[in-house]
Amino acid sequence: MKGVNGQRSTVNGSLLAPFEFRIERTAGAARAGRLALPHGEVLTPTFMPVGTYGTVRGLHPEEVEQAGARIILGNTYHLHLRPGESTIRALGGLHRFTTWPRPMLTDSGGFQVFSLAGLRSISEEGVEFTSHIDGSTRTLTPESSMEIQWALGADVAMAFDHVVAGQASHDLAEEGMERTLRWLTRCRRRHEELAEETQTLWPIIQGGIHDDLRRRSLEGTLARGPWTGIAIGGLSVGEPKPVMHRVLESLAGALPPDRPRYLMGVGFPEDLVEGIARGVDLFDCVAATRNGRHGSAWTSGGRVNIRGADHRTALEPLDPACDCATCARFSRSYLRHLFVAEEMLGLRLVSLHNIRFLLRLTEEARRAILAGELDRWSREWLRRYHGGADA
RNA sequence: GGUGGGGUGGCCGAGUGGCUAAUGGCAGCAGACUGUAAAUCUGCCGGGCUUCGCCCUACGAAGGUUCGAAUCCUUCCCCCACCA
Repeated sequence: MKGVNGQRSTVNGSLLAPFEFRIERTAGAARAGRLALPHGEVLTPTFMPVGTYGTVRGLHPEEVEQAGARIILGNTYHLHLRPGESTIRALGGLHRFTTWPRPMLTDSGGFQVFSLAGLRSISEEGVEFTSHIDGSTRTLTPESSMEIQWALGADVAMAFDHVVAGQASHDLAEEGMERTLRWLTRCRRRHEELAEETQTLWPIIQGGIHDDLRRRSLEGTLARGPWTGIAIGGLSVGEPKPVMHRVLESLAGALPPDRPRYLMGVGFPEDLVEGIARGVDLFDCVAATRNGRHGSAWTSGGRVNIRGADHRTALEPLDPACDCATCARFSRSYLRHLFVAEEMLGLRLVSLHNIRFLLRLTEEARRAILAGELDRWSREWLRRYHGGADA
């Protein structure tokens, strides 16, 4: 290691070298591991809350940490628009700026190629966005995405990829997949020029729902390696769940077994259970906080809409089995009241609960893997979840 | 007591002869949300039913004009403003 930021990752007492991933035990395709990053160690499998603008919406960093999060996301495109990476770099980088002391990962802006499809045009060089903030033209290329992410200073930078919709034809998915590979070459080159050993770059597998394309994407990606971790992108973007499971299964056997696997943008609780069983180590998803703000909570008995009239006088917590700060203290009736009255505390409390719910789920899954009981745990978990009142 | 204005679905409020079971908004109810343009969006919202449709009851009350009335006329009740 070199440089002032290059201290060994001793935050959690880890003796691993930065970016080292050690698998402690496997259970079928599933793995329990430890990932060492410059800002600390991450036990896997785990869920990474999304903090697009350098904040997990509505939550104080301490709350996010107390909920069990050990790594969170930031977003290249949105932080580039405001406050801008030069500002963040001048203020000491994303970690110091936000005060989040633990590992961070920045998404590359690739997802905005998909989610802001109406505001951008793609060329081989890169993507031209019309800013939704002021209408200005903003161009993102594989190179500029790397430059921005290096300026932001997260532990993990993501490759700039071309995401296509889940319904995309073979031709379209192939185009996005091949472009993602070509861009990966450019990402890697630029990242190597910039980054010291305080940041690693992870590639993203694309290919839509087409097994042959997924395989080619993986081969092309590995040929451009080595990598300290590999992401699977372009899932849960409109394709049926069984299709996502099939893609994961087809990749599980071909992915390097000793590298962390990150399933991007997933997901819902049942997706985490299914994903972990298929070898996924890392997840991220906005649903925990977005749905939380919208009053939709995950509980061990299924989904609950806290705005519902049936909670008007309910004394029980959101989820009696939950150990989050919300469930420890507040009744469903109070949470419902906060939503009806449009008090911001309600948005925060349910967001926090959802974050903790996913993290507790991954913690339980990890324990089950270590205990060699993942199958049983998964079955029971899904049965209880789908058997709930709102399932 | 006089003059003027007004009474519309839970509330506010459009609507002056057929296109009106009645615009909007609010409240209420339900649903959606997966690498965040989202504290957002969508649907329902007089009653009933066999609910892509049918049947009731409806615009203060009663009566009338008209093929047809929330809309026009008469009487009554109530509210508001001003004047006595």
